[in-house]
Amino acid sequence: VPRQARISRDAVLDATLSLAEESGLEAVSMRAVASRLGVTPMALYHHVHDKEDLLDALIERLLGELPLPDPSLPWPERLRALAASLRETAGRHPDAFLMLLRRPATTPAALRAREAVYAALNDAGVPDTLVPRVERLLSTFMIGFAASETSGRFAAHDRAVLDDDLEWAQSLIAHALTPD
Amino acid sequence: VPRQARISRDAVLDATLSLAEESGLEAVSMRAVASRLGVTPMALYHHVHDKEDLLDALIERLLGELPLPDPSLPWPERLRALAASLRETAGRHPDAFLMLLRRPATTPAALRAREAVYAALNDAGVPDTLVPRVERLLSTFMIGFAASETSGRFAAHDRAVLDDDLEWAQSLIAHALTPD
DNA sequence: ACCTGAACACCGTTCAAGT
DNA sequence: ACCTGAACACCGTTCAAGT
Repeated sequence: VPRQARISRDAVLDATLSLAEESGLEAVSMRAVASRLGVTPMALYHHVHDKEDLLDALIERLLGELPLPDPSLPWPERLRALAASLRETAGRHPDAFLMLLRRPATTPAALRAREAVYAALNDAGVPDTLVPRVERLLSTFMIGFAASETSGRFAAHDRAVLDDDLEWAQSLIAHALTPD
Repeated sequence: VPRQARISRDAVLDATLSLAEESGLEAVSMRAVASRLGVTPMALYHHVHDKEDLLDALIERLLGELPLPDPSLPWPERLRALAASLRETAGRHPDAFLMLLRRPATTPAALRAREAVYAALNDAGVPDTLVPRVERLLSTFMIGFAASETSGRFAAHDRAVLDDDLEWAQSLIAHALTPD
């Protein structure tokens, strides 16, 4: 029987996530993650292809843990809840969140989040052929906003101003999506 | 008289920009920039505080070179031209463009671009008190879209689809901004 | 199959020294 | 004032070796 592995891909990702949350993404090095696991840096390469693979997996996990809204809520509230989730996640992991823009929105975790938006747009009565387009535009704005807020672009603005910005935008969006 | 400096801050930025354009931002190291200038890495520290300062200056320069639309154009066309400029700049410098989200939108170059949007929104008849808010939302969307396209998030989508996405969004925006 | 030790080719940055 | 050489404390990654 093969001896028990001391670490696993999941353990590597757990260590990476907690290190990133405590000390920021810049503190995430192969060597730092390994030392947190009490293992040699080279041991990681049995569970992760390289550092880029590690960071990709980190983002996928982050997106997979994004809290999705209760499907029984009215669709405008579901969109609001999604935006709030994104802001919260971005706040905990600013640098990793920014990297969301670098990964194709075709991964399982991205699909999962997208389906929630699709469902809301469906309930709003958006024509089927338009749903993917509206989802792309909506998620682009939501991600861009959360990233601007937590990465520093909106550093000069109070939280209250940004709350109002988003509230204003969301009302406009809800209005635009509501069939007359 | 002090001997002529061999390099200058501008020369450092020029070298950084061309290196980033040719080989990507990941190829930009203090040592690589220095070697492109035929100088020792330590020489750069007389013109740049550290690497972060160098990258900040790079982004500032990129944004400062963003082509602004002819003020005599109708405002909807000016907004369209701005979006096109952003997409083009993002395409030439995907990684640096992403870092735009990390810098406060209060630098001279950011102000310059913002004023162009303010002018368009003014001409659209947006109330003065609402102009900064609408600008923040609009630029967030435009930057987010350009970044998604050039950094990989929209890698699965054809350019034509993205063109249509943006055109659709711009029509919606122009309509929303036009007083009834 | 999984982990290690040693090594390689890089980094950013400091410091004291030269001119 | 500006540039250099040497050094320090890091990186990611490969390879051959151990169990």
